[in-house]
Amino acid sequence: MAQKKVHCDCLETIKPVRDTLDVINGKWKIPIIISIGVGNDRFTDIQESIPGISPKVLAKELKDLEQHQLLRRIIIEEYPVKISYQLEEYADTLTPLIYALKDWGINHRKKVTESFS
Amino acid sequence: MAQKKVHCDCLETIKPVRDTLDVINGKWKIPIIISIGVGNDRFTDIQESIPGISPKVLAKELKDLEQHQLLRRIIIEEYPVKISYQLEEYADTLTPLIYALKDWGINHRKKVTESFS
DNA sequence: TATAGTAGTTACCTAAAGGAAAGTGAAATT
DNA sequence: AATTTCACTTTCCTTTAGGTAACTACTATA
Repeated sequence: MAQKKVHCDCLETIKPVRDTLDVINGKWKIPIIISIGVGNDRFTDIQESIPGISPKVLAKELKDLEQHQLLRRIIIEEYPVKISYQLEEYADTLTPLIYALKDWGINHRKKVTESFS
Repeated sequence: MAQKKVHCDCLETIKPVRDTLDVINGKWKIPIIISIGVGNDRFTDIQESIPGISPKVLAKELKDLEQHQLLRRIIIEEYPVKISYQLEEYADTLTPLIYALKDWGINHRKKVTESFS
């Protein structure tokens, strides 16, 4: 009695989703992980593999990803000194998510182009 | 000859991923879809089911999602008039992505809390 | 008559994201 | 000696996201 109809609870799903979104937010983090994942390990190569990214943004995102323990910045003590970016093993846990993002994007583009035919 | 070593190509993955990110960007769109998906169909119920969302942001995101054909705003001609938000069938295609986001978030929280024990 | 609920809108503001362009310092190359 | 490469940094600026608070028009309820 005095029973109010309330909203359905979905926090068990929303909370972890938001935790994920907090880590991979923005346009650039997942693309950077993909680029390093296929073998780009130098700053300039990563930059050239991602259309539209500026060095400022790339530097900032690389720092964020390092702090989240998704990649490592490695200084190679040769002459001249080189910098190599490598994914941490933990970044592999993102693989299912990356495929889900990719698959949905492929399907979505199909849908959008079909609606113009 | 004159062959320069170039970056590895990963555009086939990055492009669709960015298409997806363009649709589901921000903190709120996926949580809103989850909330409606579990049965919240009224503005106020959706708002109360998502901690921290303001009516302004909710109204704006609902319009965006309607434009992307992920949900529908339905006017129920009773007295008083009611508004119901319903997911389009197309929103079901987001399910694997939502599970990927949820699972990674759960695992990530486990990792973060473990590192403090 | 007063209060509460529904579905928002409006105005104002801050912070973060991101783009453009140039610069930097060290080393290598021509 | 001049240019190029690498890995950024710096400055300046605009856009977008999002937060806060108040307000609206309508209806229902006490």
